[in-house]
Amino acid sequence: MSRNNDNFFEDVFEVVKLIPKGRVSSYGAIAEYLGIKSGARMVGWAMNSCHARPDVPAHRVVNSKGLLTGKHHFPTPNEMQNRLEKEGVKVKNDKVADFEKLLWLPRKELL
DNA sequence: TGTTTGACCGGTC
DNA sequence: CGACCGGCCAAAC
Repeated sequence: MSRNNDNFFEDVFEVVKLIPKGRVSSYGAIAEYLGIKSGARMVGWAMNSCHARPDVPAHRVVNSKGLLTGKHHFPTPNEMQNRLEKEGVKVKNDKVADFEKLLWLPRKELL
């Protein structure tokens, strides 16, 4: 991905956009890929602006435990889970099933 | 300029 | 298992 973006958000969005359909990623993984180790907060915060980025599948981004922590920030909490299941990702009790399998690590996949 | 707050993370109690 | 703490970095107030 290109780091020509001066905006911190853009970098996050770039990675999130690269998440394949039917897969999920975690804030920590993205943060680490971007170089900010414990900057998972920044990722989450950056995602706060994702409402203006329809290209950014925020629903594919969950926390390290696979929990849909960000669902409360969607227009409707139901939408995040609904979208995931629509893409083939099964969600159980607000958490991603087989999270470890579906977890998409940019550092590993794009290496 | 300093404090508060986050869609987090890991560890501890 | 739930609550708390420190860390990390950036924006909002």
